[in-house]
Amino acid sequence: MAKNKLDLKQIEDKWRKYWEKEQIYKFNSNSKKLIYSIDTPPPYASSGHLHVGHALHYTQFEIMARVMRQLGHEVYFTPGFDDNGLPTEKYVEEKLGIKKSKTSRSEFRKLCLKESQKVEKEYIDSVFKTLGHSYDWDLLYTTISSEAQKVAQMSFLKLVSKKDCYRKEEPVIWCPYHETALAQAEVEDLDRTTKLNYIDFDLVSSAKKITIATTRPEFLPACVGIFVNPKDTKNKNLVGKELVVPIFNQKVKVRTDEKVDKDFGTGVVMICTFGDQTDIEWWKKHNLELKPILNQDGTLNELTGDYEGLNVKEAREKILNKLEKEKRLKKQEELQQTVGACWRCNSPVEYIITKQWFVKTLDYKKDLIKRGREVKWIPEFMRLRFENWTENLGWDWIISRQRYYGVPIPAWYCDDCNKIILPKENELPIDPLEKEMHCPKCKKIAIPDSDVFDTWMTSSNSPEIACRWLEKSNQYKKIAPMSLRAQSHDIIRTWAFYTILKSHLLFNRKPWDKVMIGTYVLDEKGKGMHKSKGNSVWADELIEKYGVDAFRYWVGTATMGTDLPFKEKELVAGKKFLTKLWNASNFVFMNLKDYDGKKPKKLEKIDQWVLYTLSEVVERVKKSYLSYNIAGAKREAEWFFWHIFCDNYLEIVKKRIYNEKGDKRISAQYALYQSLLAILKMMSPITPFITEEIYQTYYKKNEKDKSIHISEWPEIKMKFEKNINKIGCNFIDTLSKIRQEKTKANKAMNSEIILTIDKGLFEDLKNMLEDLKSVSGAKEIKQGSFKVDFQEN
RNA sequence: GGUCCCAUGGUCUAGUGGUUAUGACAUCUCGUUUACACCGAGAAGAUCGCAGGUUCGAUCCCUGCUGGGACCACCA
Repeated sequence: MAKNKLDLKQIEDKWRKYWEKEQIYKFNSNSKKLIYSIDTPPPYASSGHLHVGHALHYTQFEIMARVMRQLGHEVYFTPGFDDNGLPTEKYVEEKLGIKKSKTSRSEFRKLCLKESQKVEKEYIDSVFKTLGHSYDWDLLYTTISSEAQKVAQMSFLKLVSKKDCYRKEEPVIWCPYHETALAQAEVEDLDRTTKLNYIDFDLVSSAKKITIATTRPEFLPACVGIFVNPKDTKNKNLVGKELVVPIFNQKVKVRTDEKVDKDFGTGVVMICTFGDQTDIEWWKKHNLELKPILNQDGTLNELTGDYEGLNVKEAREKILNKLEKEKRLKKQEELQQTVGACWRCNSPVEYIITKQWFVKTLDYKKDLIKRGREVKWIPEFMRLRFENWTENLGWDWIISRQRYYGVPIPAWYCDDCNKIILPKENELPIDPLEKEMHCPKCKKIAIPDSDVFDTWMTSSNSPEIACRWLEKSNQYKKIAPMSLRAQSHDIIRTWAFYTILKSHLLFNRKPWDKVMIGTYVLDEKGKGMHKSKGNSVWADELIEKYGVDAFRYWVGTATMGTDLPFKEKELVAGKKFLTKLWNASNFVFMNLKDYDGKKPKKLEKIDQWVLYTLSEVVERVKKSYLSYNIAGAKREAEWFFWHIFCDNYLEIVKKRIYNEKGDKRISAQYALYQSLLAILKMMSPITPFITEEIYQTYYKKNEKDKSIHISEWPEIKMKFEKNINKIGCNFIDTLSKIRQEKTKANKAMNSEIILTIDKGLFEDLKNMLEDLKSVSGAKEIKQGSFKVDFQEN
């Protein structure tokens, strides 16, 4: 028999093109089917290698899109790119060697747009299409598109009019490297060792010195308050007295606050504007003076005298030197410290007072938790992450960023009248820098806002952008709330949180029915993959080596919300599966050449049994898929394919199909045809290429669908005899016992035997004795206690 | 400090209030040429993390502990 070699590359290429040409995955808005819509995470397009983690994550919910399509839904599945915000800016600055501060905003934005479009095009081909993702490409969106900008600006106007969005001068978290405000969610912990410095302050009224411990001596010029714990007997006498700040000589009164830890340092703490979050809290609570000493780039300002222009680190050193000379630096201790850092550049954040826009969150904590409970979380425990975060929020959401590439904040300000001027809804999207606006009251030219929105301001409306809220409002109404949000757990506090917030404030409902938290990939040792650690694994290399379907097979082993250590072995297993499926299919169709798809008049018992088992498996697989248990579905389907279908059933019917004619042959052909088709369909969401190849090559002529991926979920429509399962299992058990005997006797599986079986069993297997003989090599079957006799030759 | 997740043969993993506790990889033995050596059959290998409790009965439910991971808070 001529070998039909499996050529994965050629298969992948062929069907990728076919799907696109035939628009297999196109969304039909006129369809009568139930819509299943997926709110997909728009990636930052970046060229270069594709990380396995990302490839897995994106493929995981893509499998669900295929499952839902097969289960009879009209699937609304949009690709998108998040090309708005800091990463793009940085990419452009680095790639083109320019500085945003030396380029005009509109010029810079044009460059960003051009660069991101280029990268996105590459990304679509090299990632999405390579992985066989079944998006409707006509639905592609980008977060910097004018439609997305319009959505973000519209949401802003609506929130402002509801008073859920306000502008205020506030101390905000600040990244001195990016020179922008940051949201609480953009801050990550940074562990480091620092020095705790014990510094002597003079008392105004006496010659006594008071020692205060601080990690940030550079903030001495900003010292506006000194606190002790009211229960601290040792420092009690200080309360109400005034201290002189070394070097800078301002006089500061000592007050009390319960939150002072009397055992830390000397039990005396200085408050500066602003060294950390406690400073802000106490500054507000005790109504202290404001002495901001930091510029936006993290250098010290004119209030620091000699230290003006130095950065924080330089100033710290210089001030410590001076204190040392003045003999005020009593001692220094090593201190393990965790500080907030910008999640993008890892610079420790500072706190600066500026005018910013905020969206209210603190007032809505309870409502948001309620909304979160209307959504089904997969897995369920991920909801707690959301609730935990929501309960612990300490700030309203700051949405303005001092960057260039992003959605402009559509507002102008009149300083004289202290008025905020907003555009009309029909003027959106708008860049206030490009439109002259006059104050409606004093007619003076208003100052345009030069800030942009936090990227989450746009992303939090991904359902609105994906479903075309403003462009196709009928379609939007039909789809929203969406069926599923797919994302990873690290952005529950941002993407999931802000989306629920926006949906609550704008539409007073949940944004989607379900949130599916995908799998997070670790390296073989169970540690997170990081570029800096050098333990990253690249999906493109694996695909080159094993093929896309084998890669997706590995994706199919992942459990939602659980970490998955990467195991190359799984890809080997995947490739083995593909080969096995390929070979089994070739065998089946070799023997189906004269078969026309008809049902036989009578089904042989063992054929009935295999179909019965299949019908059970099909139901279980469907159930697993519907509960987002892809790994479970795969396991079931594979178990049937490998162990029931290949190892047993094919062996059993082999000889019958070689030698018999008429109904006995047709019966086997029917069972083979149906079983394999169901196997292909069950596996098609996970391994779409090979299943399509086999479907197109063999089934297409009898089946109506032009792709297996838009065919219906398999259904075994027939009545089974009551005890068919019992009889079938008896058959398999007996076969297994015979094989055991053969192995014990070191005989070949096809060696001939005389078989003796129990009378009862003999009765049960009455109608299957021919099949039993052919598979076991029995020349004769006798009744009696179980025995296998080998024929001497 | 708070919350959550995980713990099953050498490795990974399924699963259940009563099972000879699933499967894969690895190991060992045997076999095979009319689908497949990217194969088949079989064997060995697990006190189901530790200690209590509930129960007639617990790997499974509860409590505590240990170890691993995550999220958050504090951090002068």
